[in-house]
Order: sequence, then C-alpha cells, then structure tokens
Amino acid sequence: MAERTIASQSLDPCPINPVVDLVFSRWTTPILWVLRHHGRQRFNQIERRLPTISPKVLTQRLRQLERDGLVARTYYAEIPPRVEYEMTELALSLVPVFETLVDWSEAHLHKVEQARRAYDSA
Amino acid sequence: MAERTIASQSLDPCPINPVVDLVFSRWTTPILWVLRHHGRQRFNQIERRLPTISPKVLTQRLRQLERDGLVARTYYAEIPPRVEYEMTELALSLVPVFETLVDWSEAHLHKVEQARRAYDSA
DNA sequence: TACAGTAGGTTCCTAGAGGAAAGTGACCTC
DNA sequence: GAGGTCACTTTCCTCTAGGAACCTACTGTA
Repeated sequence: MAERTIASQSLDPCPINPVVDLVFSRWTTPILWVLRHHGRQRFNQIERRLPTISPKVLTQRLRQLERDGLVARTYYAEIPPRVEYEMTELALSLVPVFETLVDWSEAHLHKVEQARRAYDSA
Repeated sequence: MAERTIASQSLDPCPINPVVDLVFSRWTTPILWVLRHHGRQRFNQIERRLPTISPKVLTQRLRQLERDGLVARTYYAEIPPRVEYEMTELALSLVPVFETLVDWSEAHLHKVEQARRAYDSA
C-alpha cells in the first residue's frame, strides 16, 4: 500500500454511498420488490401489500422513486381517479443487484446469526 | 425490523430486507470500505479517514459490525492502548456485492441525475 | 507543569423521520 | 342523505439516531 499524504487521506469517499442512498433508503426495496413481482400496481394495491407503511410515507417514497427515474407514474383522470405505478427500465437494471443480495443472504446470513449468538453469549 | 416476523412474511416478502439492515445501515459501508482499501486500521485511523463521523457513533457502528461478524477487533493491552480492526472473511464475501453496486453506479447513476433534472424542470 | 496521544464512555440536546388520524373532492351506491 | 372509493394531503405527535462537548486512566514529551 502506497504512502499517502494526510490531505489525500480525508479525500477517500465510499463510492457506493450514492447508490446506497438511492436504492437502500427505507421502504424503497420493498416497494420495488412489490412492483417487480406483481407488475403495475395502483396506490392502494401497494399499500395493501405493505401493511405497515402509512399512506403519507408511501406517497413520499413513490414521489422520490419517480423523481429518481426508478418508478413511472401514470395518472388516469377518471372518477374516482386511478393511478398506476410500474418499474422503469432503469429500475429493472437493478434486478441483478437484488439477485446478488439474495444469493449472499442465502449463503451467508446464517453466519451472521451465529456471530450474534457467539457475541451475546460472551 | 422487529415487525418482520413470520406473519408479515406472506404479505411483505422482500427477502433482501435483512441484508439491507445489516450492510446498508448508516456508516457501515464507509467503514467497511476503509478497512477493505487500507487493511487493518486503528480507531483513530478510521476516524481520520471518515472526517464527519463522531467517536461515539464510530464506536457504536464498530461494535455492531463486530457483533454481526463483519469486523474483527484486536485489543493490545499496551500503554497507551492499541486496538486494531479488520474485515472478517464474512465481510470479504460481500466484496462482489459492493463491486456489483460500483458497476451499476458507473453504468446507470448518470441516468438518475438526468431523471431528477427532468422531473425538477417539469 | 502542561499537553498530546490512545480508545473510547457519558451526558445533554436537537433535527428529522415516520406513525396515527382526520380531511378532501368528485362521484356512485344504497 | 349517509356512506364508500380513490389517491392522496395535512396536522399533530413521538421516538430515536446522531452531533457536541466533556470525561476517563495512563504515559511520554517539551
């Protein structure tokens, strides 16, 4: 490992922080998961599939996902109004990321449980 | 996370939530990133590389990572005391996950910026 | 004598996320 | 005319993660 100056030490950002803020902030992965596995969904459909989310927070998250280009919102000016949400192509490009995480969970998550039990008993 | 019980699994089956809570909670990826790219590090070395973290929070995060089996802590009973932190094998198994995220960022993150500009100008 | 380095611990406090519950408006049903 | 549907919006409130500042014991150094 090469010598580094003090100045360069502080300039050492974690390059995955932006994508972590984007994809792994609260409720975003459950929402994307619902849209991925159930296709286009109306607001109340998503709400029913995520029983512990409040409508205020669901609205906030969907707006954020729409602004980030991960969710497409389609409004139908009917009475009563109808709104449908679906994943964009950009969000679909995240599917391999999610699959990597699922694979890691299946292979290694039990070791985390083991480590916690060992730590707590010591 | 406490509500993620058997009952909610049928309605809320996002299987990556546990690993998200584990790996992508605040400060954990920057800490792991520092350990990955600079090897074993002492407490103050990590602190200097993450200029905006407070010592209290750094202690909390390191304890949590140690409990989860992602970081190994070695204490040397010298005067003044010396403590070194390093990634465990379990944490090293996450490296492909991080690389997947880096790849996605390089390929797609600029589209998020575009989407935000388009949304904000509309 | 005074101070710095070491790895944190402790106390106090605040900003902000997020939950609960009620409201909105236009229409349809009973 | 009372209530339901839909997609939110608004208001109020609580909880907690996290920041700031200070403290610990011990020694080497100026």
